[in-house]
Amino acid sequence: MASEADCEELLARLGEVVPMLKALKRDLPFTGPRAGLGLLAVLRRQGDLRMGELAECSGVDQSVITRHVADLQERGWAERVPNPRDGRSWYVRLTADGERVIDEMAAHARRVLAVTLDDWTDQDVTELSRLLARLRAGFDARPVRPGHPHHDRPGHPRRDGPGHPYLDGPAPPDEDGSPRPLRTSQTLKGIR
Amino acid sequence: MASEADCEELLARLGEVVPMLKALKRDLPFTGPRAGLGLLAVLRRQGDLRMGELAECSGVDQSVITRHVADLQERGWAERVPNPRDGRSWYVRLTADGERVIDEMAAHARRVLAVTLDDWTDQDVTELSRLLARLRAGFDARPVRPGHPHHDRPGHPRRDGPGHPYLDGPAPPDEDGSPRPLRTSQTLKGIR
DNA sequence: TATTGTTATACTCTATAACTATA
DNA sequence: TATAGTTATAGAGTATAACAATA
Repeated sequence: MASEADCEELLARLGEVVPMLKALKRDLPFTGPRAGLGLLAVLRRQGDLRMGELAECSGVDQSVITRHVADLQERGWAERVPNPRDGRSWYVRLTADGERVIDEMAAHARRVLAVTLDDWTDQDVTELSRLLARLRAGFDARPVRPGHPHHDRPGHPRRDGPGHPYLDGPAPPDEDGSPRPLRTSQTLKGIR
Repeated sequence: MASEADCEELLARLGEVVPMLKALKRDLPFTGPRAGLGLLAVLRRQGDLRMGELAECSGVDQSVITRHVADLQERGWAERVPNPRDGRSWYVRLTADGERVIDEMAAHARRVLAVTLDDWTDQDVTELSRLLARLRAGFDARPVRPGHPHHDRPGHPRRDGPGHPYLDGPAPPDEDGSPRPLRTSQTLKGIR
């Protein structure tokens, strides 16, 4: 158990991540809104996802995803394919152009990080990733506290039945090791 | 030098910090706007700071700080004391109430983190903090790239002269180990 | 009746530029 | 003339609630 000072220190350091990411995004070699770009990385990591799943992964409301995906569609970087098993839902899929864009984004980030991480060992880098992943996993598993009805819950309540995402497509993108969703109140409504 | 895959992995993990902080802030036992609350932590860490210094530390425009500080003032959590050495500038100082609030915020964060970090050793926690601090330091020291005129610059150009902040007050809050500012274009104007 | 996703709307946060007052 | 901070304004990003379509 970490001391109060250690916790505060960690919190301050975590807070500093935000302006770093902001600067990274700002300097991206693209124009237009930035907010939806993160979805590209999620889609490449996890494969095709439904709108609601994207919302969960990103920790934002579904209505926000609707806009971001519409934006990505307009740019030709993502497309929506109907879910043959459920006429209400869509799967979002990266286009070939979208793949190219996420590759460029990764390359750009790497150019910046390459300088920053110049004197890091591979072990340092993977250790930081590992600790952050562990932090996230622990955070998502934190219990509900009374008086705060909009909290996450542990467990994997997302897939509501057996079977594969659509037809005999790829396996559920939710195998372990992947980040757990940070549910919004909107999403929680469907769970409680 | 980390591999492309390692970079991408790290980037994804860093991205996950954002929704965690969002959830943490959202559940804070306070009402009203959240954005200015981060200043309280900065002020306790660094002592009294000028508006512009707060902007640099936070990586946002001065005009944003004006609003946040005004908000904190209205809540009675911060006050502005004139700088006797420069009639144009102000120092922002935590009030006793502000100290109490930041204590409560830290305690709240600790309650949440205590669960998350339950099975972490102290070494794990401090290691994560250390790596994040190192990342931030390296990031702030990254060189300017051509075609992107709005980048940070290394060095410590903030204190524009010898002497203490105001009168014979506390030492400059910028001794080493503290986070380097992420300058905005607005702030950069004053540097180039 | 419940759920997926959309739309209308409003709120939060932010940057830009024009402004003031001091230096 | 330059700088510290403010204000007016606009834009990005988000959440909430009401809604349509499907289960």
